[in-house]
Amino acid sequence: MAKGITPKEENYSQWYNDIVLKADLAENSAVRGSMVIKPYGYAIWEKMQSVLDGMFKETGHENAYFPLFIPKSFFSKEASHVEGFAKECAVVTHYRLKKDEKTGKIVVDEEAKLEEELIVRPTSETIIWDAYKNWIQSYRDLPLLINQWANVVRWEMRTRLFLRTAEFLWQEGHTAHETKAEAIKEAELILGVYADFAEKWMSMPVLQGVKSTNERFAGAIETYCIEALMQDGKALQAGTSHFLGQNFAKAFDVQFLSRENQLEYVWATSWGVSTRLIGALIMSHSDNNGLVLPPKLAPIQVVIVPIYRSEEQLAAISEKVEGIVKELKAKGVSVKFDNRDTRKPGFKFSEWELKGVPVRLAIGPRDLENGTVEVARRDTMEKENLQIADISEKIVHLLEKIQDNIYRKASTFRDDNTFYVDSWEVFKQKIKEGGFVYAHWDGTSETELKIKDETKATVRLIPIDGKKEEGKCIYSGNPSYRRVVFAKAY
RNA sequence: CGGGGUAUGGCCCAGUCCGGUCAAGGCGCCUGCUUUGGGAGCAGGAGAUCGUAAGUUCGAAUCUUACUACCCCGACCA
Repeated sequence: MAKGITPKEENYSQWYNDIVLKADLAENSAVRGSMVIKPYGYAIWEKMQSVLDGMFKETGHENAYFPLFIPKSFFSKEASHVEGFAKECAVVTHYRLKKDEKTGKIVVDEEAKLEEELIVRPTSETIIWDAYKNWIQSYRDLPLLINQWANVVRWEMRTRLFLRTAEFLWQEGHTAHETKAEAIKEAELILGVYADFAEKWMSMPVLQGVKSTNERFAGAIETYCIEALMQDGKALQAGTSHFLGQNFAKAFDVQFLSRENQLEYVWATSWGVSTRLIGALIMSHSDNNGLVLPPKLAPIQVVIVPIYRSEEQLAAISEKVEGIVKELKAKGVSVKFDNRDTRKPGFKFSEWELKGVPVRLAIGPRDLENGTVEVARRDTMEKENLQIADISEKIVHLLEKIQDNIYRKASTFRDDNTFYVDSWEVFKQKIKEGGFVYAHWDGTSETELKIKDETKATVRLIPIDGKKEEGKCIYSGNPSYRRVVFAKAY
C-alpha cells in the first residue's frame, strides 16, 4: 500500500483526492473552487489537447479565440440558455481599483462602474453567435467549423479537483450549417470523435447516447453525450455534443441566402470536453498504489531507475541506459532516466508508481553482468527480467499491451456493473449498489424527477443504437418502447 | 446555498475545555558520514508573529465577534 493514499474501499472520495494531490497533478488554490494544475497534471492535459486538436483538424475544424467577457445583454437573447446558466455566472461590474484614503486599503473604485456588466463566459455560444452573424451571408460561407481552447467559469457550489471547479479548461466547438441534417451529422460526428478518444487514448469505455430533456444543455434541441462508469459505480459525463437547431441563429439573427436565394436561419452545433477528463482518467484506472495512466496519455511512459553502490557502477549503468533511452526515443517513447542521487531506488519505485508511469525499468550491477533489465508494469504490478538486447521493441509492445489491458479491465468492470432491470425493487437496489441500470422509462420528465427524488439516479442517456423493445416504465408502469440507462452521476 | 467539521514551520499534528517558559513530536528540508535490487541509519542544523481582522485582558494559539479557505453530507452542475 502506498503511503498517504486512503484505500478506495475505505473512502472513495478521499482516495481520489489523495491521488490528485500525491501524484502532484493539482492542488487547491487560494481562490475557492479554483485549482492550480501542476506540471505533471498539465502535461496530461497537453497530451489530451494535442490528440483531440489533431482529431478536430482532421475533421475539418479550425481553431480561433473569442473573448472571456460577454456583455450581459448577449446572454439574455436565448431564453433557456440564460435560465440554465444564470445561477452560476461570475459578473464583472467595475474596471478599476483605488486606494482608500482612510484605511490605505485597495478598494473597488465605485466611479469606475461599467455601463454594461460583463459576464465571465460559462460557455461561449452567445459571444460566438454574435460574431458569426457578420461572418455568414451565403450558403457559400457554410459550413463554419470552429473550435476554441479556453477557460470558462461556472460558480459551482461544491467543487472537486478536476471533476468540478469554478474555473476549468476545455475546448468548445461551434459550428454553423446549411441544413438540419448536416448539423445533426456534425453533432454525431463529434460524439464519435469523443468516444474514439475516450476508448482508444484514455482506455476508457463509454456509452453513447442522447440526454433526456432534464439533462439537456440549456439552449439545445438535442444533447449527445458519452458516459463512463467510475470505479465507485457512479456515472461520469465525459463529453457532450449539442444539436442547437436554429435557436442561436434566431436569437442572434444569423441568416444566409440559400442556394434557392431564400433567406434562412443557419443550423448550429456546439460540443466540448474539459479537464474533467483527467478526473475520469484517474477514476477509471487508478488503484490503491496511486495513479494508473494509459501509455498513450502518460507524460512519461517509461522510467529507468539505476541501482548502484559506487560512482563507477552508476557510470557503467548510465552508459547502458543511454543506449536504451536513445532506442526508445527513436521509437517515439517518452522516457525518463531517474538518476537522482538524492533518492534511493525503493523511494523512486513508489514515487513513479504513485504517478502512474506505465513501465519501469530497473538496472543494477547484476543486470550489467547478465545483460538483463528488470521490467515492471504499473497496471498489473508484475515484474520480469528481460534480455537487454531487443528491449526497446519489447517495451513498445508492452506499452500497447498495457493500453489494451487497462481498457479491457475497465470494460469488464463496466459490464459486471451493468444491469437490465424490470422491477422497481431491484431497480432501487441496483442503483444503490452502483452501476449502469438499463430500464424502461415512459419518457416523461415528471417520472424522471420522481425517480431521482427516490433513488438519486437520473437518466444518463438514451442509447443511440438502442433496440426497440416493448416494456413498461419501471416507475409509472406506462408503456415504453426502449430501455434507457439510469445511474447515479457525478 | 443548507447541515456538520477543520485551520498551529513545506506536510501530519500535540497544546485550546481551565489564558501566564507552550509553541511539543513525527515526516520532509539543509550539512556530514555510512548506505543504495521496494519508501535507509546516525549526528548536527535551519525553519512558526498558531488562517485573517477586530475585541476582551496586565498578558491570547487558548476567550468573544466577524471574515476567509478547505474537508464531509445534501440541493445544483461538465
